[in-house]
Amino acid sequence: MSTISVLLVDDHLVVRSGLRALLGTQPDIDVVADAGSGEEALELVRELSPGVVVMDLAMGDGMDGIEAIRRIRGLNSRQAILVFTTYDSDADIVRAVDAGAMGYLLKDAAPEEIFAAIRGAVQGRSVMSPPVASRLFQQLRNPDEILTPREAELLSLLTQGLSNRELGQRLFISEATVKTHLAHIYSKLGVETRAAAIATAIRREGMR
Amino acid sequence: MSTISVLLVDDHLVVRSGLRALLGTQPDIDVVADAGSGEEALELVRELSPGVVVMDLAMGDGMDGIEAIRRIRGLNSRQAILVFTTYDSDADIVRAVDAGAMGYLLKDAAPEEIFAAIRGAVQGRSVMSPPVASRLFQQLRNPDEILTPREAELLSLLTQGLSNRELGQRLFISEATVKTHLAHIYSKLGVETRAAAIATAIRREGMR
DNA sequence: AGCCGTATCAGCCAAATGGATGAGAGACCC
DNA sequence: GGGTCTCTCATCCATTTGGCTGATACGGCT
Repeated sequence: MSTISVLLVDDHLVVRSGLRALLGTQPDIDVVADAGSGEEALELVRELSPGVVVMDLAMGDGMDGIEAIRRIRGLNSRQAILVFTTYDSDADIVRAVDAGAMGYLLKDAAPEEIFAAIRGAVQGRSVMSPPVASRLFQQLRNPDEILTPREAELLSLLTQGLSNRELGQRLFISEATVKTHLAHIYSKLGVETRAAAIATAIRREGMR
Repeated sequence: MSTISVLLVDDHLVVRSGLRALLGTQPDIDVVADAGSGEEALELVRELSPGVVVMDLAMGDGMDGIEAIRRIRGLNSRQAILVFTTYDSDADIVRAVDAGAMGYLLKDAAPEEIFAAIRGAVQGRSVMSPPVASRLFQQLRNPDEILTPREAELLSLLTQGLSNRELGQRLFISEATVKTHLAHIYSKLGVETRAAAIATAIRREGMR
């Protein structure tokens, strides 16, 4: 079995060195480099062309994880990209998979799970932590509850605390239209007030 | 110089092993154990009586970091407790300091900063990351903007998406009183609508 | 005793929000 | 061509929320 070369991307030094220590115990896995930002990651992928990229989504400043995934895919090299992050946010999962991630692991995954994911990724198998998988599954099962692009846009502005009038101005639509969208959003989210919508939106969008 | 014994507490294995690797480079710092939960941490403090406890606030299930700090202090042993966490949430900082933390570091702190904080902690000096310090400072400078206990309670329920009526029922007060409290909260937070209050509250409470 | 902060409540009025319903335009699919 | 989805807008009406003013009560501090 040939060894798998891995690039680690995370803005936290401790996480990088922790992963390094963890992966170091596996003879078939070789961490060839680590990066603290998306820009650096891109550079290193070009240079070293590692087999697997393990990447956090939350990155301090600059390019975020999703964007980094997209760019790496754009290089049309053959890296398998594994998301390794703290939160199982609905939106992040979809966006990451969409951007071209091969797997999605949570940081509290067991070491064996992480090893398996890396080995699976190079073979084209996609692995995700159980909570992540169940969320994805739910998305597919309930297509009625998926927000349209316009609704998602509105919801995102809503969580900034804007009023209907402001939403309308920001999106160049009438207040009437804003209200229509909001009504749809509420019913899809299963709430009845804007306050509850904001609360569930922010929480679903990935912090817990 | 005698060596400093350290206990690491974090629910993420990678973070623990990362810190271990990092601290292992310092001859005067000795990581004697690590724990993945508050319960475990308490046990180990009793058993090993380490000089410094480095602790994450976010802990999966069970006891959270704040609670763990309080309990460790309750043992009236002499551990210096350092908070080591991802977010610089206003509320968390205050609560942690209040519970008896000696310092507050962010996970993207430079290694030297972490070393210095540990060394300082055993000598009774309290160290915090610059962003944390500035937030604390701001709290002290603007006592007008600190919510009263009742207001904080209300705000917390507000972020669940409750209406004024529901808030009143939940807190056994009239809707009129709810409105009074809300008006005060808005002015203290510098917002004008409940939506904005929820948005800033949830974000300030520690996710970014 | 007097002052201040906190918590409680009331009433009034303007503005924002939510619910129901209907409807037109463009895109896409079969 | 017909059906479905999405986005757009409108009207009407009930409810909720926000702004204002003022009031009582309790506790702590000086």
